[in-house]
Amino acid sequence: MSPSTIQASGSRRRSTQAERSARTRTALLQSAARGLSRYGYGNLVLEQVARDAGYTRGALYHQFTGKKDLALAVVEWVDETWWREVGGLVDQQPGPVAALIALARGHAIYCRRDVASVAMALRLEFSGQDHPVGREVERISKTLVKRCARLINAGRRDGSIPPGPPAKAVALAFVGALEGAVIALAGQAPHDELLAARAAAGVLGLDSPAGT
Amino acid sequence: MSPSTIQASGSRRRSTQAERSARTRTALLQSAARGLSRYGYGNLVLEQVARDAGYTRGALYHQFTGKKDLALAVVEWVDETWWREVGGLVDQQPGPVAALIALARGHAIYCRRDVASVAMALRLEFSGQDHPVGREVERISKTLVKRCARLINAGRRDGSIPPGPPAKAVALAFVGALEGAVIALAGQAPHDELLAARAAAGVLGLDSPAGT
DNA sequence: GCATTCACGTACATACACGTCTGTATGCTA
DNA sequence: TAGCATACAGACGTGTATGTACGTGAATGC
Repeated sequence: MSPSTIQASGSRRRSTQAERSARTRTALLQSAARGLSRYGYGNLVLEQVARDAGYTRGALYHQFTGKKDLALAVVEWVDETWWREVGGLVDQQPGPVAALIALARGHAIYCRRDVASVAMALRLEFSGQDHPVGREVERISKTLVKRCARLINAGRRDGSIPPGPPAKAVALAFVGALEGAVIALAGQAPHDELLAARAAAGVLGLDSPAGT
Repeated sequence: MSPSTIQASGSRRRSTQAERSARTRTALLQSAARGLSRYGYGNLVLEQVARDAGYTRGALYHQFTGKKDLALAVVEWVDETWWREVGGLVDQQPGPVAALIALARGHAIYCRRDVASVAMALRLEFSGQDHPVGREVERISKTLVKRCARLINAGRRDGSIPPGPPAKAVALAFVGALEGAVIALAGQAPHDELLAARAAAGVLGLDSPAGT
């Protein structure tokens, strides 16, 4: 954060202070992500988050301004890693159908870690509320749904996806079914990947995918 | 509850006391069901539940022994109505595939009311916990999954469902995808029904259903 | 080398919600 | 109609979790 990350090139003196801070911050973030995924926002107890990370609430309140800020940071962090790990995979697919199926498979694999259901848990918890965390989650979710809707429209234009309900509704169901299936399977490799792909293909109105 | 439901056959004197009690009880149940679906168990505020039903916490604590008891009653009530409205529909289908698709469509329709996501919300909230409400929800969920697994096995035996991952995993994904899709669509009739059926068929490995 | 800043721990204040208790009005019974 | 039971409202006490203020030791800058 502060502009004190400057490090003289020749010196080997490690910036222990900054490193230390960064380590605790990521430890707290991971712990909070697990906690949010497991218990949701309201049930999340900050003392337990800190303990699980090996610190106390003092450290937490030093790194984050409060619970809200912590949750927002977690959401942002999860979103970032998701786009890096899954979104990238989607981009390098030849067509919209391949992209959507890759998204499903990638999401299943991404969710094998314990941070799986943080998005759906928070979205459910804040649905129809005005909490800033809920708004952020909603915003991220909308972005994903919109992207899926665009892919669906593209697939329909080139004939690879059959017609059906409005692309927006299909995209909503696509994301919902995908998340639901993956959460229900709770990282039961290797079936999670195939079943996620099946659910995704099904929502799109495609025939059962040949693979595996 | 009490054995005072006795009513002299000839007498027309309506048991207004019992009726009144029953009305408030169901009003509180409905309000609590909405609340649980919206906010989950931990975030559910009993005063708001009572207010939404037109009463105060006094009435609530008169009808139920506490929050836990209220939640259990809601879960039982939702489960009961679900089996009556959806489960019955499933039973009268000719084959396992028809039964599973009917289940999907029926669930979508059932969830058009605001009690949609009470099951998934509570399951998420209590996943990996030891709360009695969580145990009950888990038990109910397992029952449904087992039933789906049996239908899947039956369908595989008669060839109407292609092979794939273990029936148990498929059933888990089936229920999960179904719930996820329906919640995401949030009762957007009429597409919810079709898309639920599509997701269901997809998980089973069936080709896209012809209907609509 | 010393003052300062930073990372973190500890102790306190506050808020919120659950559960309990007591009060009151309305229906039931004799 | 008198007396009791029931349905419900309101007030109180308590536990718990958040946020804040303060204290400590180590690292950094002069």
